[in-house]
Amino acid sequence: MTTKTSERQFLERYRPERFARPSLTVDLVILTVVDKELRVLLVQRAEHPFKGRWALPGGFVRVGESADHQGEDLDEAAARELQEETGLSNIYLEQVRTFGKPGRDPRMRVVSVVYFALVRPSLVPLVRSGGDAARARWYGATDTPPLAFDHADMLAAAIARLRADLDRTGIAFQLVPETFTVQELRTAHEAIRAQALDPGNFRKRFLRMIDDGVIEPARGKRATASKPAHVYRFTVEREVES
Amino acid sequence: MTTKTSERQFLERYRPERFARPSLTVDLVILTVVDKELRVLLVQRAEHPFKGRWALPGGFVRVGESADHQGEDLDEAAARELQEETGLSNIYLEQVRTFGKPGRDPRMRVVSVVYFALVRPSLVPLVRSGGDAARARWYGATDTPPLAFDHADMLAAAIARLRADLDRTGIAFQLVPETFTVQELRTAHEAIRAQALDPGNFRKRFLRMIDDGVIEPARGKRATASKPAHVYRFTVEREVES
DNA sequence: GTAATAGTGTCTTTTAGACAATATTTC
DNA sequence: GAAATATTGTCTAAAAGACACTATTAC
Repeated sequence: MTTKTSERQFLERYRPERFARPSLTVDLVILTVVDKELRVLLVQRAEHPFKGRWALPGGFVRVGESADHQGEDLDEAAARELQEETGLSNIYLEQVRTFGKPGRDPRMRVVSVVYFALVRPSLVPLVRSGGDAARARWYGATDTPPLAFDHADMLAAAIARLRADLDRTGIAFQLVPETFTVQELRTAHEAIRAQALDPGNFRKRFLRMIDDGVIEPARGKRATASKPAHVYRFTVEREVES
Repeated sequence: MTTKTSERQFLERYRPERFARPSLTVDLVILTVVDKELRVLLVQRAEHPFKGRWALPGGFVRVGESADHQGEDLDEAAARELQEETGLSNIYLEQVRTFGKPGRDPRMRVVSVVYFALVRPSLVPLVRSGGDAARARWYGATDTPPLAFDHADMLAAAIARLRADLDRTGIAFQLVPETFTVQELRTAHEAIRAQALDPGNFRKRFLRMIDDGVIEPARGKRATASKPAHVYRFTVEREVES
């Protein structure tokens, strides 16, 4: 540890423009619920380092060189990467946290802003593998192969955030179809919490959300193997990336 | 918007090393509770841009140029800046969110990782103004002068995070002395929520935390203007920056 | 009819909140 | 004793959870 004085000297000796700058990336934790399970989209790295390992999709933020053209926003970079990797647009994205431990990329200092994306199950079949990565695959979110870099930490942080938001926000609505049954929403909650919920008790919470104007009945029913269920719609306008 | 193809060409034409890189800073939302009010430490800018305006303390992350010496961690940069600006060390710090909108600094592309710090009221008198900034002052967290850059957004995000964590974590323990009375903890909650809480009802929650082993009685009492109160201690080890 | 799921109801426990009452200390 | 705060207690309402029961549809 340097002393206070030398630190201040350091600061005064260097002009801001002369501080070394890190590379900046966004990494995406793309989540969905399929077969009552929370799943994450991973890509297999085609290049060193960690060649052949599975990793979160991501890429460099486009940074402009001049004061007038500074490049794209972080949210924009996340949406663009998502589009490039999956072909999907208009998907719920939320910033999780930024990872910047020195040495996390052996080549150079790379700071990465992590986002999670919530993909409705109905869109999953439309996902097509893009980008440079050789392959893309959905894995159980808590059952992945070893991940490249510090991507396991990123995944854990994204899931923790999702769980923390679950009972506080309407985030689960991003993981069901536009119109959904009580069971479908319950299944999303169960997948996120990795825990079964009582159907009767969950329905009570559901009805309360109707009373609160969060959910409203929609037209039609959902055909099942037995008694068809009513479908509902999320009332509040969703915040989606444009 | 470019097409998918040209975006891919873009990616392939550029080696990672050749992407432009942003400047990287940390900005600190340093909070405390004084006189039953949540307060934030602001510094007055001595340089352009926004010369003379009040701003959050912060500074550049030290980034190494080589693969072997990549510089300091983000958490480390936040702790160092806090030490430089206030003289305090061993303070609770938590990453909030990263701000990187192009144009947020008119000089160049600057991406800033925001942390909040929680300073126990007992430490407030020890805070001394450091760094380059001419002056530092505590302001009511919701009653600040106009702030430089996008610092008002940062402050709002930090307060929102603090409020969201309040009932979910033991974060309020960072804003009371090491041993504290029921009232002191209640006052911290009231300041964060900007709302009065019933003393009797709060005590019930407090007793429940004792049952849960979160809080334990400590030796001594707190002298007041009337009946002295018992003091307690947070049981769980605190996570503090080293 | 049978299987399967939708949907309703009951009971208990926990928690939040409003609010009254009592206890203990300083001055 | 008066003021001030600590501390306890009561009552109500909202919510979570366990669990039994009824209704409706596909087959």
